[in-house]
Amino acid sequence: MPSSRRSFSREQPEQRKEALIEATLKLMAETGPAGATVRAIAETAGMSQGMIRHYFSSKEDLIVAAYERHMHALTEATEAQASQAGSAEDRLRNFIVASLTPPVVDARAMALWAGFIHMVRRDQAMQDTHERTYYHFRDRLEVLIAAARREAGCAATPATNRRHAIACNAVIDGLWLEGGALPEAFADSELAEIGLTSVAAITGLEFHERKGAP
Amino acid sequence: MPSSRRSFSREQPEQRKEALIEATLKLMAETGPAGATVRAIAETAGMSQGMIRHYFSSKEDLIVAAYERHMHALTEATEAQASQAGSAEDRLRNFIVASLTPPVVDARAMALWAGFIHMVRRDQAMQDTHERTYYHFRDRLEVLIAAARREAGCAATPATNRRHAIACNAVIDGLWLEGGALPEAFADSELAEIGLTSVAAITGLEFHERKGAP
DNA sequence: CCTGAAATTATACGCTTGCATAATTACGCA
DNA sequence: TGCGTAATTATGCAAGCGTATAATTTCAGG
Repeated sequence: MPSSRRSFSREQPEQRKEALIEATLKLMAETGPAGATVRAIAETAGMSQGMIRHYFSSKEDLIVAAYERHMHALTEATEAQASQAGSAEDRLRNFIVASLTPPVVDARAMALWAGFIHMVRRDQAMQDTHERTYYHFRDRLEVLIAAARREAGCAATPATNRRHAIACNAVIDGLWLEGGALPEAFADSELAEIGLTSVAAITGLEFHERKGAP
Repeated sequence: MPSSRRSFSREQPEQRKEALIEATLKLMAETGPAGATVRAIAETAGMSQGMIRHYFSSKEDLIVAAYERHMHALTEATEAQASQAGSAEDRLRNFIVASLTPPVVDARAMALWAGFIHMVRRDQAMQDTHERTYYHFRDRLEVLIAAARREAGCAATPATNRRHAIACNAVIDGLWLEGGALPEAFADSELAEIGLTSVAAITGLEFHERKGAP
């Protein structure tokens, strides 16, 4: 018998789920997938382990929700930069820079992503999220590239735009990966600079100096 | 008491280690890191579980060896193509194509890589392997690019070659990743073609038609 | 102020894990 | 041919896993 049972208060379901998802991401990032046990997650979230099965049908279900949350956060961080007002060139530039700058480029974010990947192949829901996220990013890039080329007076065919988007997406993904995997290997803004230069070379676009830039 | 103890024969230590490493990679790829338990590994390798600690100081030690083996295999597969005789342009082309074609581009290889990644941050030996592999690939690419530009009569500064190598490495890594993560998303030789086009755009090189090519 | 039901905690269960150790087997060498 | 020993198998162990369920607490509504 316990000497004293911990006190608690009833919280909103959304808050509880939120706390569990946050705790899952924290543990997955810091101690790897193996460290994200139901006991550790519940403790990190400040509640008892029964809550996981009370709010999610299984631990697996919570993992899927955490994966969706993580990918959504990465998407949002870049999306915000690309939907601001400005020229098409500016929006494309901002999109690329945001993708290659913290907090998107981050050892934690990248380890988290890798930790999820192996589950993607075995869980249909996770695979759907994976595909959706990938195509969403690439399509966004394609639209931005197409707009920038139209703006520059050198509009390309859809097929060309698609290939450019695939290639630019690959450069960005690769730089993102390497920035996360070897943080010390690159100077502060080096990744973003290389990303812009590469996208310019691939698409034939030019990123002009902006007002205020040296 | 067992009705009958399984028979066995004494094998070379190297054969046993080899079999254990192979089994580890197979399981890590097929069932994820969580599936690579000492019992499953031993069974897959066709021996009893005690052998793991007889030939490796711990399961962790075996994992490190398996990671080294996997990265070495990936490196070798591309290296072989780049060290053949031929013009610098041909060697660079072969290097890129090999990196973006099976068996290097492969869902299994990529899942395996991702499964290891989270351990890299916590194990110094694995981190060393990780860094060594990355820089080895990138340096190889830098040398090939520099040679191709020299051959084409447009030699560049070391700093330029470095940036080109980083960018080309990123394209290749990104395409490799996507080819492994979404195998159905790309046609057979699409990744290699996009890789070559992108490297050409980034470096200013040209990959000429080869004899026998359509 | 009660009371009922939902929320939350605590605990128990069956399995699996990595590792340690005991029991047995195979094989080189006298 | 038999012996000793290293190689190999089998078994035991404590800890941790995800899940199920019982016990308790909170809180809204009469």
